[in-house]
Amino acid sequence: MADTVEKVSTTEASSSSAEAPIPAEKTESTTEKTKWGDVEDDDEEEANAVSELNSLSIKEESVLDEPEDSSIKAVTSGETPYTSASRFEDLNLSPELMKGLYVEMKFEKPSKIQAISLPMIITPPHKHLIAQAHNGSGKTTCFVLGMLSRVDPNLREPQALCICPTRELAIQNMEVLQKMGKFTGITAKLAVPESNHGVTSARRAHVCAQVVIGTPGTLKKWISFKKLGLNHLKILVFDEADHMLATDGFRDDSLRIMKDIERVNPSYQVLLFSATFNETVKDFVQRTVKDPNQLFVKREDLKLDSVKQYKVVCPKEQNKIEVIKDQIMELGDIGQTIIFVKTKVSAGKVHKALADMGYDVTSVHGNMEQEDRDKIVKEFKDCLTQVLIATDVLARGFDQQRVNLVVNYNLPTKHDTGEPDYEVYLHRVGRAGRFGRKGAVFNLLLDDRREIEVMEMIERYFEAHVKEIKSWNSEEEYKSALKEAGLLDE
DNA sequence: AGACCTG
Repeated sequence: MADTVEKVSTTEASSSSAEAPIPAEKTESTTEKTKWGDVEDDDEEEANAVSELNSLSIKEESVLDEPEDSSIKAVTSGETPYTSASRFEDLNLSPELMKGLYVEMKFEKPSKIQAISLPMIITPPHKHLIAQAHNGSGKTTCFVLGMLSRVDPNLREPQALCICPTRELAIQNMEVLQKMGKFTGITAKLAVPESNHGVTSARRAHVCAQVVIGTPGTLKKWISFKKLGLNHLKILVFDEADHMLATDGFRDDSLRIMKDIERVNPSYQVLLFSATFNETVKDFVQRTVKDPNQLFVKREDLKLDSVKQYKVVCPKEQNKIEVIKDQIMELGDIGQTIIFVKTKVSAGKVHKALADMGYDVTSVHGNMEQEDRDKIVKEFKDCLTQVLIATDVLARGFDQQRVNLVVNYNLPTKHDTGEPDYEVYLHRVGRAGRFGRKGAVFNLLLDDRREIEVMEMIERYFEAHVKEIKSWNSEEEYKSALKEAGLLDE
C-alpha cells in the first residue's frame, strides 16, 4: 500500500505530465516579490513536507502535474486528470473574477496549495476535497475562489455555503469573498449571531444571497426555520475542518448540515480545509467523506520556521504577569502581541492585572457582547491596540499580519485528559509571523512537573527546538531572544 | 474549557 502512495507524490508526478504547464518563473520574472493568493499569506520557504497519507478509501489514483517541488502530497481519486495551475489563467475563470484577483487582491500567481487544489475544486465532476496546508499558505483563497467560481450569477438562490468555528473567522472570510468577488455581482450573506435587537428567526426574510458564510448555530437555526434553502447548494466548505468535525468541536452540527444538503442534492461538493488534521479526525473524515481528493502535510513540516519559540519557567502565577509587564510591555515597538489564555475568567484576570498597572490592553472571549467583540477585534486589526488577550476564540485562522509575538499564558491542553493540544498549539503559533514575517512565541510555564512535561511533549511532537529562557526575570535573556527572532534591533 | 443561538 505504501508503494502506491509513494507513486503519487507531487514531485515525481511532474515528470509524467502530459501537457506541460507554463513554468512559474515566467509569471514572476519581472517582480522581485511574489504575491500569493491569500490574505493570510505565504510561507513560501516552507518546504519538504511529505504526506503521511494512508491509502484507505482511495480506489484509484491519477497523476498530478506539479511543476515545482511541492511540500504537499496529493492523492487524487477517480479518473479525472488534474493539471496544477501555475497561473490563474489556467483555471478558466470569468473575466470579472480574474479582475478581482488581480486588481482587488493584487495577486500575481497561485500559491502552491492553490495551484494544486483549485483544479481539483473547479474541474468536474467536482469531487470532495480534504486539504491540509500550512498556516498562512493561502487556504482562504482556495475555498473562496472555489465558491465564487462555482456560483451561477443568474440564479438568485444560495449555492455555496461556508461554515466556520467562530464569528470572527466568518466575518474575515466574508471580507475576503467580497473583495475577491467585487466585480462578479455575486451576492453574499453573513450568518452569525446578531446583537439581541435583531429580527427573530421566524420573521426573518428568506436568504437569497448566492454565498452564505456563517457559524453553526445560526446556520442551523436558519435552516430549521426554512429561511435558508438548500435546494440549489452545490458546494459546502468547512473552514478549520478538523475542528468542525471533531467530537469535542462541532461534529454533530456539521454532520447534520451535511445530511440536510445531501438529502436534497446528493451530488454536492464538500471542501475541508485546515492546517491540522490529527489522526483521529483524519480517520473520521476519510470515512465520512466519500471518495475525496486529498492533500496532506507531515506534521513536523507544519511548523513555521520563521517563528522562533521560547519557554520560560515561572515560580509563581504572578510572575507570568510580571514577565508580560517587564519584558514585553516595556519593550517598545515589536509589533502587535496576542496573549492566549485558557479560560474566559483568566482572560479577565490578566486583562485587569495589566490594566490596573496602567497598561493599554484589550481582551476578547465568547462571553462578551457581540458588538464589543467586533469593536475590540476591529481596533486590533486597525492597529489601534498593540496587545490583545484572547481565549482560543482567536487561535484559529485569525489573520493580522502585524502580530509578531504570541504569548501562551497557558499552554493548550485537552479538556478531558490534560494531554497537550498539539493542534491548538500550532494554530496559536500560526498567528505570529504572517506574510512570511519574523515572529516569536513565549510559552509561560509554571514550575510544575506536568506543565513542563506538556511543553516537552509539544516539542517532541513537532520536532521543534523551544529554547529555554533560564531566568524568568532576566531582561537580557528576553532581549537576546527577541533579537534572535528578528524582532529587536542591535 | 473553549467554541457554537441549545429551546
